[in-house]
Amino acid sequence: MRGSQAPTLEAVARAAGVSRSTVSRVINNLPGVSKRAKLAVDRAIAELRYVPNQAARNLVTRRTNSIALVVSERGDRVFSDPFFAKILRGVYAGMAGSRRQLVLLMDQDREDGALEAYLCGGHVDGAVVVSLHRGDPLPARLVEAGLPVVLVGRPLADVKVPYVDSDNFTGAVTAARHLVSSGRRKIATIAGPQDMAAGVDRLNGWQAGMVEPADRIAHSDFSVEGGARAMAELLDKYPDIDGVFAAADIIAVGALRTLAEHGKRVPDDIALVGFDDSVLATTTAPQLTTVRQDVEELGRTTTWHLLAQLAGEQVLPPSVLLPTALVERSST
Amino acid sequence: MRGSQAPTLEAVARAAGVSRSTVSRVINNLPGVSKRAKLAVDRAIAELRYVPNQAARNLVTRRTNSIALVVSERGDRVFSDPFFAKILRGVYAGMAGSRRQLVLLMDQDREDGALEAYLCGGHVDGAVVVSLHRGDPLPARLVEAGLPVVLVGRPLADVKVPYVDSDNFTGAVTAARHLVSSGRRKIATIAGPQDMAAGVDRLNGWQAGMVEPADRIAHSDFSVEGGARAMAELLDKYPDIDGVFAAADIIAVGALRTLAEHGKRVPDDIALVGFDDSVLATTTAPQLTTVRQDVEELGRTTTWHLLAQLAGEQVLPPSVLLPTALVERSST
DNA sequence: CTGAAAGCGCTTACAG
DNA sequence: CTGAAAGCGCTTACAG
Repeated sequence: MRGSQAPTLEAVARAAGVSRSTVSRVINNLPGVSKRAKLAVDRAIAELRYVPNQAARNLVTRRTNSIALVVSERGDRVFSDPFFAKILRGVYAGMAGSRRQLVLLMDQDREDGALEAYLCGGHVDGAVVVSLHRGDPLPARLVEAGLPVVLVGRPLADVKVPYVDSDNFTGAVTAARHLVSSGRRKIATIAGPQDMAAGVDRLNGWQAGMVEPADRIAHSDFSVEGGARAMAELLDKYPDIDGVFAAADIIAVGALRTLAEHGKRVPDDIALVGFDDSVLATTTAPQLTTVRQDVEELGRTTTWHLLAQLAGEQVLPPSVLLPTALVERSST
Repeated sequence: MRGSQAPTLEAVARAAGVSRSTVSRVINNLPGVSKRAKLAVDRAIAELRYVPNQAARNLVTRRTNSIALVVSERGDRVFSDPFFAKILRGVYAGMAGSRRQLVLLMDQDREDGALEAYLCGGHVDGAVVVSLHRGDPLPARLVEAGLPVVLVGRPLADVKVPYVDSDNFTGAVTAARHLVSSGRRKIATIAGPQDMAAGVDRLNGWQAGMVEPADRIAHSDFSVEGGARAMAELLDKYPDIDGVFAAADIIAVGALRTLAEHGKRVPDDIALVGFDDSVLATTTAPQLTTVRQDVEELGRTTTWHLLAQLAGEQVLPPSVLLPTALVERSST
């Protein structure tokens, strides 16, 4: 990189007329440097446009000043769901001022064990792992290898890894109660993937919020197509439903499409509640009533948690649950 | 990282009964190692769960095995526009198999010069820079510092930096011709930001594709709100328009909202063409006729270009233009 | 407050 | 085909 003769610490020391130790102290803001020496060093650094070699630093300090964001999901899903964009934004915001860099890792690196090798190989100081599925051994392995890890989203397995999640359960309860209290009587749900806590918790919450038996259930992944399909399934099995809780806005978008195709009016014939309050919720017609979760905050809090861990803080809560809230729009 | 006693090359050498040099040769797949030695080394590596220390490697090879994706844009825009998600996906896909990692850098690091220092400080082997605005000195500086760089999107300044872009001009020509040939006579455009090539080229293309004087223009940034505002402006200044080319789907979404508020039917009263063919185009009602650009391919091609440069390939085209195409839906 | 020296864990000529 | 040795550019006790 940068020509062949990037200036070294040595060069700065010579130019400033001090030792390498002193230059190092100035660079790292260590105490015990005379004003005079510091001045000379600062000047030399500016003059030579000196930038410390990170590799040399990492080698000796055994830190990398970077953390990984591991998205345990296939690329096509990652990038079609606004959820990940917001997580990324939150993580990035959470790192601001930490002087650390973000390395992005995705599922495609997992095939040959490259991802685990990388993470355990001392290339990053810690990791935020998002979108974990049931039975994934990754977090346990990372922790075992001594890597500080914080998860976005509750893990379904009983692993001792701290996590930050939205209160999906309570959010779903609220959604169900909203449908009930607005007079809907035949309420169904399109549940999300049951191999993820978000899917499980929202289904449980919906059931807990219902008064009648809550057994009108169709399943979907977090995608428009899945939502469209699941909605068709519901209409087929329960032609008289008048309310639906979709476990994600992206699912609700698909459901809306199917409802339109079947000539069902929303909310007149069927009320629809989503989950997320993503950008999607306001681009649909009608705009979606939905359960708001602050996904960016989720990413930010998770990152803070990790950074605090790296800073050696001890009294960290083992996990954090962020509040959710109903946002009423035109679909109910 | 990883406990305190990660095994080193030295340990592997001892365990295998060979020298460090030989172990290094095996690890790096260099020729000139006997089958016997290689076997012993491989076994020792597996036994000790040895993972090479990247910092030490970087220090001596002067390579980092990572490249940067620099998004020269404020976070709030980056993460609300599907464009960046697709770019990221493309870049990531383009890196597959390169054994390199992706470091994400955003505008927030620019304030104190940290971003430039990082990039020029030998922390990455090269950079993909996206969303450049007019007059940004960054690419020139990076190139000057000897860092291989490829831009996503044509730079407006006359810098000698390779780039990959969609053929925005031709796409916009097609959009204008489509409106004209479908019988619209009072056609307007909502132009994108004129400090970016995408905005400039699409405006020029629209004008080139028109037959009558093309002067019904409102300006917007790439946002829903901007599009809504610009559409209101157009309706106010040119109440008789019957066709609009919006320079991006996200702008068209805002325009649709305003049109609905004003009781204008699409496409009956006013035909609307977007640009991008993003997910937004199919979640609106009516679905958008739009100009498709393959943003993921844009990211992928840019990354290939960079990797080829890093691999020392000489006959690289200085820039690449990817095709665009009209996708007809219900808004025209 | 300052400097000489050791050492972080690799790769790479060089000699055999 | 193999190994001894130098060196990459830093930080960090240690001695003064």
